[in-house]
Amino acid sequence: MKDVAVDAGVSVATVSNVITGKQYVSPDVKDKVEASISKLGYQVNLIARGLKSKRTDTVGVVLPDITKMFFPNVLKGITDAAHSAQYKVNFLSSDFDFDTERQFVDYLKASYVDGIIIDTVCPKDKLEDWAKELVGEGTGISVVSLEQIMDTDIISSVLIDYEKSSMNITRHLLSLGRSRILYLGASNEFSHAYNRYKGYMSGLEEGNVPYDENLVFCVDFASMGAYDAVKDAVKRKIRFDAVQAVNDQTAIGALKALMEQGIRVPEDVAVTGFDNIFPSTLVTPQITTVDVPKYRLGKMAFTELKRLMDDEGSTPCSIYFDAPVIERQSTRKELKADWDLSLW
Amino acid sequence: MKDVAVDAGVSVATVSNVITGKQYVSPDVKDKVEASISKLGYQVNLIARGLKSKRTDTVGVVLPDITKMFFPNVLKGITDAAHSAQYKVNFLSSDFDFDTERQFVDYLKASYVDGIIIDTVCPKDKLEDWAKELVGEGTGISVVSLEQIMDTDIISSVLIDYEKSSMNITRHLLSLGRSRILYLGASNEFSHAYNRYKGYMSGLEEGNVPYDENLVFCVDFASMGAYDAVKDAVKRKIRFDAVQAVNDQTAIGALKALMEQGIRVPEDVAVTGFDNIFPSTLVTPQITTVDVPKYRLGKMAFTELKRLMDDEGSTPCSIYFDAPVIERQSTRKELKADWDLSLW
DNA sequence: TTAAATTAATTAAACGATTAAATGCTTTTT
DNA sequence: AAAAAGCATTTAATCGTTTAATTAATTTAA
Repeated sequence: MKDVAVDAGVSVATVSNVITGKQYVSPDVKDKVEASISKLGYQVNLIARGLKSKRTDTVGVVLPDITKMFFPNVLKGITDAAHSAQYKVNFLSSDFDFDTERQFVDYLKASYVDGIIIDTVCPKDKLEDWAKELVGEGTGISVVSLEQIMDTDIISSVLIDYEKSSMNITRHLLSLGRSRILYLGASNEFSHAYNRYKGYMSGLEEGNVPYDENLVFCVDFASMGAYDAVKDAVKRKIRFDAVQAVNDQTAIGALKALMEQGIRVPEDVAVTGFDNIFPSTLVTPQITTVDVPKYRLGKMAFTELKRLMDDEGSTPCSIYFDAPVIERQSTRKELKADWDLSLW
Repeated sequence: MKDVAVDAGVSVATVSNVITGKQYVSPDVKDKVEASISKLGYQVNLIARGLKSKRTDTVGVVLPDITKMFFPNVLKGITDAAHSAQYKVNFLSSDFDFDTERQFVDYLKASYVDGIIIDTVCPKDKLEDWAKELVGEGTGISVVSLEQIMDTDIISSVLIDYEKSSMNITRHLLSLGRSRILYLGASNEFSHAYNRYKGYMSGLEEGNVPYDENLVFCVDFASMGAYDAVKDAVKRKIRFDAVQAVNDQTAIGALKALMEQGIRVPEDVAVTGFDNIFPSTLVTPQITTVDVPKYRLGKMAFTELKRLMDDEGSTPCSIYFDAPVIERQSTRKELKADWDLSLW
């Protein structure tokens, strides 16, 4: 910048004003400066700018694992929205590890990002403490939580009603005459899992179907555990006519186990997932699931974060999206398969 | 840092030395400083550090589109390697748009990242110019190119031999007695596509199979174009007994088109893909493909970048990985299906 | 005509770290 | 005992911007 100033015969302050446009500069001086800038190929040093201005025009994004098909679309939503608002995105995967997540958040704060979007892997009983630590004392950094409520007073959330959608899945299965629904859940210490489990319970209750703890398995969010659990259930001759899985990945694991046992889907056992990731349409039969609007969640997360960042005193809020059940062949054989290639 | 210095009764330089460990500090002073740091909850300001030290311990990563299943695994490889070397990753999607890619690179340079890993979407005839611009004059920034050679003198590359692997696919089809192979390629202005196309040509030549331009379609790297192309070929009654697709996504598009026309795979038409993304195992029949080691490519890209960054004068090199053909049901009916859930 | 107000550019002080050079003690060497 | 060397810490300059305060020139108002 100093070189540009010398070349253009002005002060560095004037060069700065030309670049930021924060102060009026006469047209001829402006032209001279711009000529020098392109002549010397000058580029602003964002580090120096950030140090002085205390803004980085960057938001930090922490997601559990980008290799899980749910998250790339969320991230895309965030980055699209961010870039059209001239923001940069600093993205990190926590690898489903809470300590890693905390380290990343520390790093983001040390990097002075203007805001943070996080899909935390914090256990639900510690969510509020984590929320407070995350935002910090004083005015605090703006934060938006994805997929779960952390602390409604200090952090905005963008999510769907997991309990309701999960209950709708249970209802759907019950409406098809399936009443022995094997539930493949994840640990209830995580709110995502817990809310879906509650939905299953509510669905059973509404349908006056007795709860049978032998039908409830705690696996994780990955395929392998679901595969093992279903194999085990079959071996132990547990009777069931449906599998309600906590997400599409586990549903696919279940599907594989059933097929290997020669159990027909959906004739013998119906299978449902959750999230509507693309693979749920690729397997045969295609999997009935809940359509979670991943891209829109991401986009809204940024929009909301921007609102918080722009208005100093604005209060956080919770934004819910609709997530309808999509019926497919894994519960209704008569439906025909279709891949929506345009999404891909 | 000043507050910490005052609290501990030392100078800021001493605090800095405690934090960075670059100069010896006596144990008792060190203890005092560390006590003050945790008492005040002090965290280093990475922006200020970066400004002074001219290092950010951050690498920039530019990939075409994180929602395409190929890239999350690459990114994971990069971030895993980077994090274990105490580096941060600043990731961006170019959205397959060259202008966007350039803007991101400018941003990364302005942010003074220590190195860049890029999977460029630059057309192949402009690769060398882009390489020079990317690295810049003088000593220049360290750069590693993924999936293609840019300029062997100034940029290291981590990739596979696309031509060879593509040729191996063609050989595989020919060995199965298929000689009318429909080729679903992408625009040859991109090196990825061009090299695979060359492999197809070499394979035909080796097998003494005449080249028929009616069998070559230029689509893109997405599913929809492939779907349309195959439908069109069938409608025009073009005779073919195999489809060699430029990647797994296009192979899946082709598969859908064939199935809708009642054409049996592989009995009537064999289908092959490229990349071995997870969905290639989910469809029925599973797709024969080339196993590109995505995670390892990413990991090696970082390792190589680190080598370049650490040794000032080290010369760039090209690192090739092996990418064998994986035979599956879409070319060999007798193989049984299996989903490797552990990968997911 | 002079003072006041406006305008356009400059000066210089931050921002919060790092780091080479300087300082004031000890300890060692001669 | 004096000089040299070693050690632990401090001083102060610096990184490249932004920006409040200032200056100098010009215009407007009284």
